[in-house]
Amino acid sequence: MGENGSPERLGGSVRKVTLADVAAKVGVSAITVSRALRSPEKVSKTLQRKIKKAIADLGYVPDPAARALASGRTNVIGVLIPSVTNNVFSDVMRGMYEAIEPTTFDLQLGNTRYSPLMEEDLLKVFLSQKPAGLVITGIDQSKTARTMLQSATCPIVQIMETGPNPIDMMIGFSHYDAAAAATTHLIDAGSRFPAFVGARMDPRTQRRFAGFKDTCERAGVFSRERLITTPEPSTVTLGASLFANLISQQPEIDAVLCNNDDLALGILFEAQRRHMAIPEELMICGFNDLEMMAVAEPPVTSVRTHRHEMGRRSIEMLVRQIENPDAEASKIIDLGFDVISRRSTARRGPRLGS
Amino acid sequence: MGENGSPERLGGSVRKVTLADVAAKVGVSAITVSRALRSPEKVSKTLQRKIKKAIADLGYVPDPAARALASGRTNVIGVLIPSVTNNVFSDVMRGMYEAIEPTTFDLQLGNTRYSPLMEEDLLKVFLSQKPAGLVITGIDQSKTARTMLQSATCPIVQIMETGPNPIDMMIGFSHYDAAAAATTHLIDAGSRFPAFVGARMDPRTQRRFAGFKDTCERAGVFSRERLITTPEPSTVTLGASLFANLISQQPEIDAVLCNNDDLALGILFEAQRRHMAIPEELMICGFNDLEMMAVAEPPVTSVRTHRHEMGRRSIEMLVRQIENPDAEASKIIDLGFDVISRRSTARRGPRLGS
DNA sequence: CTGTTAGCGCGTTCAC
DNA sequence: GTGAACGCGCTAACAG
Repeated sequence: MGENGSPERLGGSVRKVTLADVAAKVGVSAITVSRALRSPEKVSKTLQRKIKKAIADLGYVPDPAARALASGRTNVIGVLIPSVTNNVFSDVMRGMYEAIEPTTFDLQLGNTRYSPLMEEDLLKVFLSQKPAGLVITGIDQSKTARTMLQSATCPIVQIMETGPNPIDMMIGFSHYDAAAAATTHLIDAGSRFPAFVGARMDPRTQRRFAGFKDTCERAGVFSRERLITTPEPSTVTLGASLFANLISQQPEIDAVLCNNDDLALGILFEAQRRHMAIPEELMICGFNDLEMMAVAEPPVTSVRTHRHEMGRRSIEMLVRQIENPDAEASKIIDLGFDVISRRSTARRGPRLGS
Repeated sequence: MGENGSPERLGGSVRKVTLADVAAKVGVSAITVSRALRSPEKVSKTLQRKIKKAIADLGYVPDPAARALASGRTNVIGVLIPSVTNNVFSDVMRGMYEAIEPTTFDLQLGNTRYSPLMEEDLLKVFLSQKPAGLVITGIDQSKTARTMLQSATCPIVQIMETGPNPIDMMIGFSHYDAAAAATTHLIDAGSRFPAFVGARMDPRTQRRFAGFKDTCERAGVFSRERLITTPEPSTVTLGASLFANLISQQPEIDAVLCNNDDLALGILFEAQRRHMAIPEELMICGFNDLEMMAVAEPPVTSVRTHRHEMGRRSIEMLVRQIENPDAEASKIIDLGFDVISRRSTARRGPRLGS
């Protein structure tokens, strides 16, 4: 091989291989190598080959910081999510990762912890990195955050929810309508004393509760006594204990709309512990339709939301805008929801299998 | 206010506020502002105040790319995780975010999808960003990846598992021992026909199976017929269907060690559907002890691993090394595990509460 | 299709 | 305690 086959080492630490090194080895200028990397169509086939080989031989990796500084752009798409450790967002993130993989963009996650202030701070950090695009959760950004977003130069998509004043693009569904539909389902199935179990009341939860409340009122079955919430985040355990509290105060309850499936599962377990017949004595409806709800025994009715698709398409929308800024695109996409009604499939007879 | 109070706009887009702008406003040189930001103790109190005010007035935000280029460092800690959407890693990540918050570092997540090749690629990307530190999952890096890591100049911590040849630091536990302990628990409780239910057999799962197998063999109760796996990732639904398959082939099974709690929960539901008495007819043992296992009805025995602590301490270890590179620190931390044995707390009598 | 020149915004290294 | 000069690695804008 040539005069300089592998990354040279000076005093034990590797000296960075730069564009100039590659250029020198091939006998061209740095900019040509740069072009071969970013717009190969502008470089002759022969050079492309030689450059590619030199890059491999030298083990050259572009420096993203230098690239960002020189060009004023990055290939990072920033994603602001209330809780990266929440099942609901797991599905969204899975969709995002799927969509980002075939592209040259990278995803960078930020954890806002449901705090508008943290969201603002993270936004500042993200914007300082000149992202290629931004995903942000919900429609309840602080005034400051909205201002920052509006003056950002990259495409932005708000996810999880639809609403009247998109910053740029938007993909989600109406939490109010979804809760209203679930409530209607419970009432149609015969509930006269429906309850709502929430946990931490973030803005989306509040809109769900509004959908529940209005629907109940219209049917003449609303009572504020049948609402229970706490400031804590949802867990299965919390669902069980909230329900235990609630049912001891309001024993007439015949149906529960839960703010999410974790709470619903906890209620299911607590009901089993109390030998309550489901759904005869108690109808349970979750929210999100996590994978496990279909196989729970007894199975749990839930509101299916299209989280995976939402994640995937949010990234696709961004990438399309980034690569083709002037193309007209639908700005607001409502993915809707489905109330998935389930009944037990358990055998009525004795045990099987031995 | 002065000659230049707010970010100037040129043609509708904000011109970036730089160090020089702040410096000009205060009447000092750029480097002084830089120092005021990074080592305030080297700048007089008066100047500090004036500079801070100017920064706020101008809305100056440092450019991380320029900073990285000039200094050769960043404040990013890179985290490579097989699946950011897996419950197990959610707890780890929660711990990491907790630990990173009081520091000046940022976390950047990479999703390796359990693929050593993707891990290699992401590692290359991460290293090109000159991270302040790296977290990487497990001890099964490819040879190339190990080489890259070994010649990295930042501290590195391997998580989830302990083993003989740490790249740098390590925090985790022995999956072999944990599975062996759980198996012993099942055998001591009377199992003569224990089964192992896995899903995708990643390296950690394989070591768990080895612990199960060796323990069973020592007790004379091993049979390869009582092992079931698939290439798919674990879900609750998958647990139910794998168990349905397994029990129809091997009806004598009296205990199941599951590779994780999702599978265990699916098995629990499937067993309920078949009206099998738990634990009399079937003992179920999960792995990880997710929050929901304690409240499941009947409750499920599981192996508790200290994932949250692992995440938190991995970051703490890194930060300590970064800020104090020569301090001696324990390189390998074994967090251990606990077999949490559970029995039903359901009331034996009739339904309560109405 | 390829090269030249200039500079992105900041930190390092020295000087004062 | 503060400043001047230089360069990090790359790309934009123009030239040929």
